[in-house]
Amino acid sequence: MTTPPLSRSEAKDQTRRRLIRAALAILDQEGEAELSTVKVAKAAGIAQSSFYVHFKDMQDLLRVLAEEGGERLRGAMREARRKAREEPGDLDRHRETFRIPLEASCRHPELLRIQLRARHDPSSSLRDFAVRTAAAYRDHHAADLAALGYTADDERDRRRLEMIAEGINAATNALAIGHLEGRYPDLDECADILTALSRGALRLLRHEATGPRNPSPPGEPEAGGSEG
Amino acid sequence: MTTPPLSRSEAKDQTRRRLIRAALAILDQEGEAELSTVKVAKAAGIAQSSFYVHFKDMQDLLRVLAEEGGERLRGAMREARRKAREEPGDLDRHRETFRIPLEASCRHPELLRIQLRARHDPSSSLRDFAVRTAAAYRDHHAADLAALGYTADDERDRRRLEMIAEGINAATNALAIGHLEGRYPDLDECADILTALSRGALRLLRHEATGPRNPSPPGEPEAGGSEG
DNA sequence: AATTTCACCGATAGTACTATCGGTGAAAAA
DNA sequence: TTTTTCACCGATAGTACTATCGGTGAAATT
Repeated sequence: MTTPPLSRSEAKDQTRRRLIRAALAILDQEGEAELSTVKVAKAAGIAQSSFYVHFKDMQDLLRVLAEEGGERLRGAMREARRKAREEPGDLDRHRETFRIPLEASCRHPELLRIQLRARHDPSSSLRDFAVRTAAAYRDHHAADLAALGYTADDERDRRRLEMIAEGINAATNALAIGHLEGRYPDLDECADILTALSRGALRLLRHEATGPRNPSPPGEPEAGGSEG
Repeated sequence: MTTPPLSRSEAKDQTRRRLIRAALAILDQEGEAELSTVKVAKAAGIAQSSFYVHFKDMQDLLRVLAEEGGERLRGAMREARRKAREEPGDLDRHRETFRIPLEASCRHPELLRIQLRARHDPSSSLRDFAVRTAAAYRDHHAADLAALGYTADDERDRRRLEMIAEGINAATNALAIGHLEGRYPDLDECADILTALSRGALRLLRHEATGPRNPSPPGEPEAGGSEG
């Protein structure tokens, strides 16, 4: 009710923010195909033509959106990392390692969903953003896996570490989506699953690193013989 | 050169197939946003208006495309499963288990890419197809994990099995994409990674299934203490 | 041979969106 | 107070696509 007197630039900035938020909402709820200056402007409460007061075109808005989204995701990651460092025990810290990107993703579900879509879509303006974000997350995982004790010293092991990180990253995204959809309500449990997945993979690296080829590690009868 | 005389229905069917193939190619190379009756008809070598001789609208074509694509993927999966059953040793069969969806996906890269995109896109006509395909693959993985010795008898374990299957499925897709992009040329290696990932996860299930809570399984010092 | 069918064509009405234009009024500057 | 600035407006030209129409000729049927 009590509208504080806004300066012209403040009002403009506010409109600009409304446009970005409207675009993000439409992007998330209806998809990039449904995005148009008509819808965004209407949702922001201005005329369609006024869209161009704030952005050169839709591409321009999406560029800004991706930049801000990337910064927000990086911020969430930083914060999660900081919190993880304050954890008392090693075990909690270990699990936190896999919980960090999980939480960062879940803190911005729209950005996660948009990123997953745009990543493989050649017609998406947000593809660069998606690819860069995915790479950042994969690197995060690779660094975490390396911190768990494994050092990649030849090309094959480096590639394997990258493959594992990419797999873990994909699993992280899948579980984050499942969590957001309500199927996996407990984020700790998601982190547990990811921890367990990575554990098996690191074991492979260590086995394969010490011997020339050891496809059947002894003393690991986990593949129970219930067949056909 | 030597054009065999085609009957009218044969010629029509051939045109229809050209339309579907053109749509698939555009979908894969340019994305759903770039798909239009103009482009598809032109690529198939007919007038835009003739598109409607074969399909009610673009949605109709995409429905057929998804049905055929689904059938093709299921077929690839069946064939891979059949081949896996012929493998001599248990170990090879174990790895084949994780190679099956990998190969099925790589056999139809366009469908894989389209599926990954459409899955989280509310504006995509192919979303149903993508969601169903993903569910089928997840179920495949869940069945395979169960066949490795683990039986889920309470709700928590069933959910965990599902989570693991979903994670493995996501990792499978990620590695398949990486393989198609040339980063991971060896499909066996991809299968090895997936096998290793699943191994760790199954271990978690078994540990958690026997005791009430056992976050630190003894005798598994794989988390080496190299900490920042 | 005569007739019918129909896959394909060009033309076009209708729809949705983009991006530019000149105009307006209130805030800001002079 | 006078002038300037500029965020916003409505109108509109331009573009791209959809889906329908009547027409055409060759294949299929009679």
